Amino acid sequence: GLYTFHEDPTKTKHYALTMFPYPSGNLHIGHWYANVAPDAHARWMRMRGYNVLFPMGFDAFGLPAENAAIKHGLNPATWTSSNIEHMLGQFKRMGTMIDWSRSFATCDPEYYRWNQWFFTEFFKRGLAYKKNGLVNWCPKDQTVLANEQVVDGRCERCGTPVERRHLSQWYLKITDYAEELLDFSDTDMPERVKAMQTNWIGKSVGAEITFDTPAGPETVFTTRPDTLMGATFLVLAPEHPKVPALTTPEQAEAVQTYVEAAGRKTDVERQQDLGEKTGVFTGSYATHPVTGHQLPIWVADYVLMTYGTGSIMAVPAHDERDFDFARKFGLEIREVIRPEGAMPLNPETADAAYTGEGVIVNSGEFDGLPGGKASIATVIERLEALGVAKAKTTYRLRDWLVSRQRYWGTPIPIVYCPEHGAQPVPEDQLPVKLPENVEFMPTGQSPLKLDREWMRATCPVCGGPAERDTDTMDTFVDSSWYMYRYLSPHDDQHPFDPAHAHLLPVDLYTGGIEHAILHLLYSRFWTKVMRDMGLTVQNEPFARLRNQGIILGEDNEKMSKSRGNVVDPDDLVREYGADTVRTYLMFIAPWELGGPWDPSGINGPAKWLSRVWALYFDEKAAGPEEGVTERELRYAVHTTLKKVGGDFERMSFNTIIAALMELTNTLVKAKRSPVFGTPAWEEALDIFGRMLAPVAPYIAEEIWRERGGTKSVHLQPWPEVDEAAATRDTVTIGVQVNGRVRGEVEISKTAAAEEALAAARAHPDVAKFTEGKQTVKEIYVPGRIINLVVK
RNA sequence: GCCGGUGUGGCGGAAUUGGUAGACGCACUCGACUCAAAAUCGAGCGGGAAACCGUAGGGGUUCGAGUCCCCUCACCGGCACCA
Repeated sequence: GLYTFHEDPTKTKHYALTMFPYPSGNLHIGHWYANVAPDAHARWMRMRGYNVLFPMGFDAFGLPAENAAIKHGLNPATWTSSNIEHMLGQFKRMGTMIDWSRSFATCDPEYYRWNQWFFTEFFKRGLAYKKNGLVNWCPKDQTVLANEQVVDGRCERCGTPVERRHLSQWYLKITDYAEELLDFSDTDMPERVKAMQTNWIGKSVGAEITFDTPAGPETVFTTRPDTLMGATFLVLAPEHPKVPALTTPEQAEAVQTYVEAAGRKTDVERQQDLGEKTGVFTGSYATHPVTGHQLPIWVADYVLMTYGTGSIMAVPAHDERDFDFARKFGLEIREVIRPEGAMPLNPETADAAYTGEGVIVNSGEFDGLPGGKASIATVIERLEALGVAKAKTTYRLRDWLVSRQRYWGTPIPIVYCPEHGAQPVPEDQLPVKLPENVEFMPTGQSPLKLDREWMRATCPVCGGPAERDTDTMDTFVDSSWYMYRYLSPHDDQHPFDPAHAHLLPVDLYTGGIEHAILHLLYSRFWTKVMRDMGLTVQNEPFARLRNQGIILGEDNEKMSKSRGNVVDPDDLVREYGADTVRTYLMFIAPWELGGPWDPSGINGPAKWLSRVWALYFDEKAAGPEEGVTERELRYAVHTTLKKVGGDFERMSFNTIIAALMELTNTLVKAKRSPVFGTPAWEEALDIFGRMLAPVAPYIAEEIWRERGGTKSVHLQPWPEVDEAAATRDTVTIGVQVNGRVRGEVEISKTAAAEEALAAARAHPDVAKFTEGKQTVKEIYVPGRIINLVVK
């Protein structure tokens, strides 16, 4: 049928995908904006002869379903499926070419079974592991969160300040792929997405240096090993495990008080206190590995347990934070990098750290080397020879915390045997189905714990009694590989059928920028693991990614019910029809930009489409007789065709609509010209009708049928540009005098320089400015410009 | 602070490779049609009386700059005590 994808070896495949929605119950105008332009693009690709796979599904697990279900006293499954049903109807009114035969919801056991399968495979490969550690905890949603889900210290979903807790949780080892995730050479993504991911991964190149302490050797990470001789104290994060052992009895009370206070702070409070340094002396000293000097060891919350080793060597002369700390607590400041030609630093009067490059001083054998990046490699090499340092690259990226203490998600397919510990559920026992009748009020405990019957399992190793893991997976697991599932959505042998692997990767992926880090980073990671498992040969899931902008309310604010600025697409469709809404959304702004909704602006596309209809089916309108010639008409049609094709290629949808409007203006004139009714006129109507099809599919189809077309306009080939018709023999070019436009001349496109310049000089408006002046230079760029330089 | 992006009429925006800035539309003005209005159709619409001036501001390269280079400013987004 029209909207169903079938393998076709005679055609080139094109896999186009728009991020699937959460089944909230309603498609809002933002969904339309996100889906309509990619749909037009996919339709255009199909008309060009590509075999286009354009599927859609629902990202159905997650907290909102659970919270809404609690609020309305429904089961999340019931709530979700009725929402999906309603949204399907809305999607269909939108007029997309989505192949619904491949649709699925991620809460289908037939789908999440493969989440579980992947999890057990990750587990077997050491890429899924359970660890006790400091985690982000949302006290409102009563669950742990991944680092990526904490925004400004708050829960990404509900905005509650996140707390820190020590809990045993499951992680996926995304850090194994940190370096590879920095390489974007196999994917075409917007700069800002690449920049955001790169920042998030946070690579730092430097060295690890080990100091002896009374509690054993302590390794610190630094990006400035060239400042090692300037280290005058060490600082440990309050949560650092060595803190108790390093605290002397005299300091015990002060340290304990400080550490406890730091532990109580949420990230939000910590950020509010930013700037004012706090800390406390442990009473112990570390030994400088080169000089043997005794360096006091402090505890301070400006050092983070979650980065590097949780401890630092403080170089107050060359690090602003260390400088502030040293000033406040009267610690030694020792200069080891000096700006070129500067006097030695006076530690008493210095008012800031010098973080720039310069020359190394007061550092024995390193004296005279350039400071900063220039000599880091040399410094590390020599320190390695001395046995005190080791080159080290650190990433800010943490492993992905995937377990959640909520109900509406994929059960983690692990059982715990008293004898054999954590064991993956064997493949033939998957899926581990989510039990249906569970009290799932958020209590901080996993709701699945309440179903004792469900928890009962057997150990796959010994067959003895075992207990199921009661956590569910982060929903970002679902979306990390769903693009593969569309290839064979009901396959019960594999996550996807390898026979269809040639459809990969997704050629064009579109969606919101809000997923720049979370979903996109996770799915890139997942693809790399799948590649290493031999499931795909691709390095990247998406060959090309584009982000649409956001449609704001009329008041230039984010649309929300509480602001009362929400635009309802269903209302618009009732008033104007889907094609008008589609074309307006494409026309309103560059698609990647978005912007505020202009309620009067929709009049433009509405009028345009009725003019288009009139063009085909109204009587020849009254009005002045026009003189559009056949040559001019064909020129307009074929140049527009060329432009529209190019604009689809670069996804410039607003200029596609503009070009079609412009051509409509010409066609309206042509209808009142002698060219009306000629073969050129009929050709124009035919080509225009096909160009309309991707952007306004309903009207284009009606026009096609009314004109007696067979099958569907959407199955017609995209017209070929007649290059000869799209070219002009003569061209109107501007004539400049000293770079200012003074007139224009119509000349042959290939006119020789003498001819062109003669025509230019003869132009009366030009002559006014050249008269009595000496010609210095004459520029003629055929087809573009003439510039006469005089003085 | 670091990283990325964006600055063009009253508004949304166009100018794809350095070559006639303001396409296309909204709003507005005038005209036709109408008793009238709406709809529709036609015309106009950066500023200035003009010379000229105009793409955030200043400099530069060039015959020629919205476009390239340097500096500055503003706004948006991301990260941020990351050693």
